[in-house]
Amino acid sequence: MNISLETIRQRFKDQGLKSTPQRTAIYKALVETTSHPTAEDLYRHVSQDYPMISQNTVYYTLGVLQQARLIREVNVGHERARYDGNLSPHHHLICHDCQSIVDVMDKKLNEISFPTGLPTGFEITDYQVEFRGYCKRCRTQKA
Amino acid sequence: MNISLETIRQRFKDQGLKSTPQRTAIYKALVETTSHPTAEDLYRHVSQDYPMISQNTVYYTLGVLQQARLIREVNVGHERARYDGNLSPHHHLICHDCQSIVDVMDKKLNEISFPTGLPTGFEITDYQVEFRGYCKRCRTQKA
DNA sequence: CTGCTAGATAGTAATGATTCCTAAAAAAGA
DNA sequence: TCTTTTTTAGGAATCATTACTATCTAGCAG
Repeated sequence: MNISLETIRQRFKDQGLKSTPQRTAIYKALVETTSHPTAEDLYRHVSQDYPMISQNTVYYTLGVLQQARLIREVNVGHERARYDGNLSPHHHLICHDCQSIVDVMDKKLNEISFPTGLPTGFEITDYQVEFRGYCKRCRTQKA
Repeated sequence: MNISLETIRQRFKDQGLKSTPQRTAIYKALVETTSHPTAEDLYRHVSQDYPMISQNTVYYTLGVLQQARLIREVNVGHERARYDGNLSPHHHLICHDCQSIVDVMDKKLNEISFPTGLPTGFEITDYQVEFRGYCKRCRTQKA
């Protein structure tokens, strides 16, 4: 889905973040994709419009956006970090082979009741379901 | 919970793995803890009995055991990999601050129905629920 | 509109977990 | 016991990420 520059600037302002062209481009790219890119993916993408951008800026910006709770980190294996600009509650489908991540929107999954018998004092803020399996492409490749 | 050398040797044999003292020690340590240790944690632990063991062996062994599906990798953030020797279906409670992982055993969570409207051809093999929040210790430290 | 200041950027160097490479050692079956 | 195959240990290499730092710029104040 598309996001306007206006909206981005407002969100940054709300979180006390300066709006720079690089930062805006990185955030826009992340919100407008569902591919859960790595820092390098984003670096390559944003480089098309800002050839002088450094990888450092991408890492720094992702850190800032994450702290401001405008984006989230997603993890698959212990490989490089991947990011998600979609903050609405949703879940993930991950392929064991190609590590692709697909969003799962299913209302029922948002209504799981918290487990009982937790360690005393633990306060749950949110949860996420990770479904693992094999995507069509990887299955046909094996056959 | 405790595991006997017998059992370990049998499991290795079933998977066509040689039984070496180092390998046995690493696997035993992993099965007998619920702390989801890193490779380095295991290295330090096993070093007490095998001072000459190399980190390399730990990494190599974890890879072998994972391929044999005797252990699993757990991930919290994009930090170093953590491992779990408990293969029975269970879920995790993770502290945003200290990154500690606690096992959650809750039968209801094992009966979640798979979502509908998935990409065609995707075959789900398993799933896991990750609850995030703040543990008692980190909450009191902030207050 | 202009100047000021905190924060952002880019480039390079450093870090640290993990992997690669290789020779020597050890397991397991014959 | 012998042989083959795998495992181990150690050091070097890799690669994502972070640290450092000088320059630059956004955004506010005047």
